Amino acid sequence: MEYDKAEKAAFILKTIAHPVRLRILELLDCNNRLSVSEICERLNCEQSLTSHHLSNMKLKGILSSQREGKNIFYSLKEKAVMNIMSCLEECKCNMG
Amino acid sequence: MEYDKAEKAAFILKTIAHPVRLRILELLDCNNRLSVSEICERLNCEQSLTSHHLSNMKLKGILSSQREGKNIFYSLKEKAVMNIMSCLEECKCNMG
DNA sequence: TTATCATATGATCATTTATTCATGAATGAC
DNA sequence: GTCATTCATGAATAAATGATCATATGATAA
Repeated sequence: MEYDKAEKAAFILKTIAHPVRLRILELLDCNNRLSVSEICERLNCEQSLTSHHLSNMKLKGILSSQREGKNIFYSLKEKAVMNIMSCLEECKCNMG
Repeated sequence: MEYDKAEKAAFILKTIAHPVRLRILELLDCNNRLSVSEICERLNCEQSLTSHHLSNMKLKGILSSQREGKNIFYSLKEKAVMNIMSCLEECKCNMG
């Protein structure tokens, strides 16, 4: 594997490698789209922190958002990341 | 998903989310076992840095090592992480 | 217009991670 | 024993990331 390729792969992994972000991804995978406040409530996560995570993932191309009145709805743009999440099930038990 | 579960998943992702570490994993997946200096050469990566990455992944349960004379051979302990790497192929193209 | 709700943004600080460097420890050759 | 090789380790530093806070923006309602 060339370094460039490895960098891109690492970039994707780093983008999702955070408990809050993983939970956001799972929520959006199940719910198609959710407003920021809905996500905050469900994760019991502060508005500002949630927003930072959301815009981070949007910036990196995983999420998309669309305004509707006062709300902004986020949804999963790059659905392929969910494959990674299902792979995690397997190794989780054998580590740490 | 509960926070604990998300934390474990994120832990695994963070452990491998680095270009050098991903390349080490791929090497060990193909080669069964390699000495530190072999890994250094193939990746063109400094001994100390390589060693830090190796012991990091060993500590976290992904790799195992065994001494043989002057050499220490590392190998992939948690093979399930390779599933994650193959998932990356898919989403890489659609991002960034 | 003013107030309010929903969300974004930027600054700051704390923590974590990555890299480099110098050195230490184990092994084997001589 | 000394020396060279192979690898690990710890300190120091730099850079990236995470969390919190205060404030700004944008939309709607009153």
